Amino acid sequence: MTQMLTQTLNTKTMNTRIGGQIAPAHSLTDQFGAITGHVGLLATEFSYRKDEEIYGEDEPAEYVYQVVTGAVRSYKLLSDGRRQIGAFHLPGDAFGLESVPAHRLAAEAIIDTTVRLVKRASLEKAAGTDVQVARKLWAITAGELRHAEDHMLLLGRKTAMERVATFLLEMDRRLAVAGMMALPMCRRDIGDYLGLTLETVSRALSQLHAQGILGFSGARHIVLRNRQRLHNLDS
Amino acid sequence: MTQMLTQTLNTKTMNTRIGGQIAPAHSLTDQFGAITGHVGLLATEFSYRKDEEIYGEDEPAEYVYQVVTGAVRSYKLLSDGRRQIGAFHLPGDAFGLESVPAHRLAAEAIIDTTVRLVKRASLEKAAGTDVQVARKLWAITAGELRHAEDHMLLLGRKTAMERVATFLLEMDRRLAVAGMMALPMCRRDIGDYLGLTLETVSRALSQLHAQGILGFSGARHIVLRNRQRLHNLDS
DNA sequence: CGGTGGATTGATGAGCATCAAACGATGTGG
DNA sequence: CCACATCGTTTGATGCTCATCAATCCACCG
Repeated sequence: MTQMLTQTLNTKTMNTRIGGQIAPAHSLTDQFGAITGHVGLLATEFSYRKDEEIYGEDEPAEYVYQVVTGAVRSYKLLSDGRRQIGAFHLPGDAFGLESVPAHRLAAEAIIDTTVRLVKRASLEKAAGTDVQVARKLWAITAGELRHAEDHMLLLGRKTAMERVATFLLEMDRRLAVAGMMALPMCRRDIGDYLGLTLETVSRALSQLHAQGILGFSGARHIVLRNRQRLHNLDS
Repeated sequence: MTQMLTQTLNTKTMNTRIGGQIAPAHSLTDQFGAITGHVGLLATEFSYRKDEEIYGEDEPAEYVYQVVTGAVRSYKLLSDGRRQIGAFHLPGDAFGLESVPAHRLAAEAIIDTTVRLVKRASLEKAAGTDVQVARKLWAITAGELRHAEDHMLLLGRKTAMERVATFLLEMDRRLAVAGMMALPMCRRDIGDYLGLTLETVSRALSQLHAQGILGFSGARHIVLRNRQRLHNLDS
């Protein structure tokens, strides 16, 4: 099981730079900075290599994280190894924030990744005196809930093609630079995010390519050529 | 579409009493009381008939609710009428709490239902001065997120039988009285919650019945006779 | 330039959806 | 009070979507 999901640890960083810098501070995506900046908390940086675990499911939630560069997947496993990825975390995104003492999903670096982190306890403490911080923590969790609710609709009711179209539009929104997106994750990750197999994901992408809706520059660099038609497929 | 989902409005209350009283105040389930009691907010009561809409998707979130008696479904629709129910709300449960100004799922009474409600604005105001209230609102949203994360795993990766087993154990935990559960919702609701058709739900229940894992007293009154075997099926 | 992990493509089949009909329970009107 | 209408549930027959198994293919890296 672990074997099935664990690919080549100890590999060097890919030479093509995938995953950009952290989002500018104006944006909704840098929710974390709004806290640490405001309260003047000490934020440390730490790096993880590709496929390295950041924390495990049900592990004590000692830290809260923010992606600086790289990408992270949060997931749950069934006992036989089936995996559901609940979210991808990209530069600027906070993750690992819990209102209870344990993490509910595991987290791994998808590629070499640098994070900023603060102790959960210090955030809790700040929230206990500063109501603005408390409000911000709630907003982060509420944002994750919104994503999860949208994703339940996708997993429960959308067809394979609709799921892939939704995924492409989400990634386009979140990480496209100059109309091109550089996906940090492999087809298996995408499948485990969308509740599909990697083969089904690949077939859907090939079909969209054949219809001219997207273009490839290598399997992980995708250009959307017709967002309107993707929106239609999205249902 | 609306037609497909709307069944017999204006029907009388069922004579079998389904859905119990509100949970005692000690419990984790009465999260709402902990707030309204603490802050001394004015909570009104209101009733909805079976299948009546409480609020629609993307409607302004003016109130926050708590089920007193009855049951509520929260759901999203695709444009062609496919529906995903994100959660069932039972007596004691809060619902409709948002950190943004609009509801992201619609809510309907499953059976005749009474709710307690408070204005969202007054909760926000209380949270602005009382950090305990702010903490409680966060905890409610975090609890909903946890449920959604578990449900994503179910929708993305579990088989039909595993989904039904998980559902039965959830409902057993939440509404069983004296070993018996009186389900307020129909097979279609269960299917739309589990990402299945009503026929598949019915077949799974029949199979569990044939194996002696559960007993029926009418389609909606179920007794679990072997929770251990259900847990095994749950994967 | 060869090696390796990831991606694509193909062949086949299983699980669940769909379509259809019968059954059952609940409430109504004669 | 019983026959009937109605809505919900069960059960059956069939087919489609997507999973599985398998074989290249391709990009990236040493």
